[in-house]
Amino acid sequence: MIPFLLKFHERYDLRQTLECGQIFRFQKHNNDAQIYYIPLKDRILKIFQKNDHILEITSNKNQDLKPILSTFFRLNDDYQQIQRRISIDSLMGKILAATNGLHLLKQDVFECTISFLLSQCSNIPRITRNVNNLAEQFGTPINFDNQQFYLFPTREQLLSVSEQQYVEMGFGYRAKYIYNFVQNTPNFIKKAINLENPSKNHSKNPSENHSEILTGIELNQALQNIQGVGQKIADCVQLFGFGDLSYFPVDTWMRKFMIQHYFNDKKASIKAIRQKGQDLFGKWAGYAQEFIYHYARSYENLNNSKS
DNA sequence: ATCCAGGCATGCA
DNA sequence: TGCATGCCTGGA
Repeated sequence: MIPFLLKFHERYDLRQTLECGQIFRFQKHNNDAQIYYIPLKDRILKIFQKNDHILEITSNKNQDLKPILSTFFRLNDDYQQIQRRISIDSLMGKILAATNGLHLLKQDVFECTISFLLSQCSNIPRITRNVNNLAEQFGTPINFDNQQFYLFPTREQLLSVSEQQYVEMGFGYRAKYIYNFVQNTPNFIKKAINLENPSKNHSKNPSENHSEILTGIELNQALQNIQGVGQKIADCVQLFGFGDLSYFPVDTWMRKFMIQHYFNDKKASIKAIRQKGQDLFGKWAGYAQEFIYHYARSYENLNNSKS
């Protein structure tokens, strides 16, 4: 199979990109640190970091691979310009140097929403376990590269799953959020899913075509109308799922970092911190957030005894 | 053993 | 509007 080459003008660091916390479902190759597998929508990607600028990608399915990869890897982002804009002071310069090569990914909206619904009051290992359990129990198995993988379940595959089953999977009080989201998926989400999977859904349901494609504040409000989605999760889905780079999700890590470095008021509210992020970094606040988040977790001891 | 975690919904001032 | 509290589970 001929690998598909993705060439980046600036540096691309696959490991940082996948391990920075923006995405939960990826898998390291057993004995090659340069290779990762990612289940993406209807296929499995095998990604090899050939050098600082080239990714080699093979998949079990090559149909529409080019546009799918272009979207997922955000090939149209001007990384250099983004870095320049975010480099507002020496601290950010230091962070940009440390995270150079970390890129955002544009994830599947359905999977992204469920993943972040599961994220509240949890931690990355547990969230990863939860989403992998969902895939293994309800997703389509794919044999690829002599290994068994599982696609993230489609909405249709989850429709028959009960709230109790989610509870038994250890989702806790998040079970009802997932159940409700699957059963009552808002039209703007369905629309996003259909647009992202053009090969499916040839049969259009006319009743679902009234809704406009939401953007900006309207999209953020619509996301927060989903049970279990507040400001933070809405921002994550808007950034990672819908690809709106101007959003700046503030979780406890971001809060600690921002207060330490950019606030005199040590009790600054989430709302104020979120606003500050957008004021400082403008339309690329989302990239800034991810650089900071990864840096803060990896290199800075924010009064939290983790290494 | 408590305590709190990549928040949210609810109730109360 | 802003703040306190409970929520499932599980790891420290």
